Amino acid sequence: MEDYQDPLNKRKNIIVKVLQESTGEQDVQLVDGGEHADLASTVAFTLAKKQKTSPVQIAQNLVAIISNNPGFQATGARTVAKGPYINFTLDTSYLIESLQAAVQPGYGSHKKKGIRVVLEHTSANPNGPLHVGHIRNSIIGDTLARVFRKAGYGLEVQYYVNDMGRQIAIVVWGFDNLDSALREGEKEDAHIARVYIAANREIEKDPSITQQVNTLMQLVEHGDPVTMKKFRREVSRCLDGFAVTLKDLNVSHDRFVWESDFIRNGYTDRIIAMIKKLPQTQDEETLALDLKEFGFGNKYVIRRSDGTSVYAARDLAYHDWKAANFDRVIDVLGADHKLIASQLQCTMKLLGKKAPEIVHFEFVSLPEGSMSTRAGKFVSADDLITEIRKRAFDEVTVRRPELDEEMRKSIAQSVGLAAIRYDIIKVTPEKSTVFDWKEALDFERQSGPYIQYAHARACSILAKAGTFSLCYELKTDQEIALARQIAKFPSVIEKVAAELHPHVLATYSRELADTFNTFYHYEQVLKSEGNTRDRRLTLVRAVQNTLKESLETLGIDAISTM
RNA sequence: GGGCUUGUGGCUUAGCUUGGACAUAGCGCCGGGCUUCUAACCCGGAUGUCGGGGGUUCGAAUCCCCCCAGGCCCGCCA
Repeated sequence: MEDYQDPLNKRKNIIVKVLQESTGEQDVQLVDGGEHADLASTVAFTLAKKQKTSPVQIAQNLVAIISNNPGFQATGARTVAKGPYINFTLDTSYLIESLQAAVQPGYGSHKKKGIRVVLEHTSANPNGPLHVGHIRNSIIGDTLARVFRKAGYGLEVQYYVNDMGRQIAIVVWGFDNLDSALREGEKEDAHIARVYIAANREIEKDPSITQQVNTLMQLVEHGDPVTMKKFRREVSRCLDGFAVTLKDLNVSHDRFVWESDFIRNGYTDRIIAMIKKLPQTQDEETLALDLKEFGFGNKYVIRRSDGTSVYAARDLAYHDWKAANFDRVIDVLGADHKLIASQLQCTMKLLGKKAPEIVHFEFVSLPEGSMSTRAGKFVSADDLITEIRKRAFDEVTVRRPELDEEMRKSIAQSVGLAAIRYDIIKVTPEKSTVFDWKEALDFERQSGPYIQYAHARACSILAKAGTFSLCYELKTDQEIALARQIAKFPSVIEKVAAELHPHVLATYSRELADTFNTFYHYEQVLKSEGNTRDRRLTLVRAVQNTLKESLETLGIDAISTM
């Protein structure tokens, strides 16, 4: 895989170069040819204006010139003018090259880039279980992490633990003052939420409790050992609960970074000292930045009048540390963080430091409104996982009654995971969504299980085929269509890493499954003979491997039977 | 009030950064296909003022301006 170069891009680059040489234009407008061709150029329109000639005429002339270009001829592509469009049809050589790569383990992986990336995701406040809004963050983040590793980046995934917020102080107050014993069978994070919700109710009834909460916050800020121990204990218990959920979702972090550490290690004081030197800084009662000149209407407060730091200060310290140790810093954050995140980016730039790249995702709400941990209004990820596994098990039992229970459970677990992850990742992060049980529990149609099914189907064919000799040839339209889709995979990985749009991989994987399913219904594999059988089995091997790599990059198990 | 963002068939959704040839798919609806490699599947059909209005352009879902509607944000919270 080391020096593998995407065969499609290789040819595309040559065509672009030839077009540039032939036209003298830098922007040669190479677009997807759709049903007409593999690639097309609309440069004739642009030239028509400059040359005052008809674009149809120009296209014809250019086609003649390009056809005679030796570099172009070497690609094996053909070009014809269709009206004003210059169409390019590639020969199957690039598909053959792609197939040879596609049957190898690790297809789609790019060579090591020597760039170190730190990716932060999930980072939910530890005051209750992860709900379906949080896991949108986790799944976007984890999918991006998988894509970055595949795209050849060195990667560290971090969870930033907000362990000194008001919410945690409220939790600690609840444990000190309310009935807070762990109930039979209760998970730690659900336990924390129960106490947190109850404590909030008490505060509503008796606002004087707020004073006690404030005291707890001050104690922890000033490093009181007893209080700090309490905070850390409750936060840790909640994180233990998160760990179970995240494992069920096949989501992982390399490191948990605690917010309070940035107070203790002096990084917060250090960044505050640097901020003080900025011309935008106002050091009066509070320490704040006036970022009006950059379009921010409100002040960006760094330190309170009582001398304690606010969240923003610790966050800056954290990002300073990340910027110093990594080449790229990426955060996955909810859209509600857009303002403070851009203030942070702005401040980092003012300090002459690397600003983080941020992937914002919009909210997941419930049909009855937005979710709230404090009000106890949320669908927990654990409930979703439990329910979907149950549904998946019933489904597997209906379809595969001959399998033993252990096997059915194992398949159900993988299918459930696929349904959840795909349902969430398929939608562009910019779109807010409403959680819908019916859609989340859907195993058919545009779903993770649909893609798993295509993969299992390919595995089944290969298992029955026995040994065969690899044969890289393409004859029928169905074969070519499938090879084309397989060939796109490496560039999809690159595109997702470049644009930070993981849903593109979801769309691609589904289209690959679609194409394979169509192929499957039109072309016989096992019953064909000789050379035809070998070349189709080779294609099935390639699509199986590409589906496997796609699914695993989506964090979904590529199971071989279901 | 200001800022950010979304608006694509009945519902969900791709495409928008980088303008190009009949706007992508799924659900639902109508009609077909399992003694044939896994029917969690496939094939065909109906369904669209790409929120509305202007503009730029040979060409706009895509770029610009205005408006409408939804979401989010504007704290010495995190």
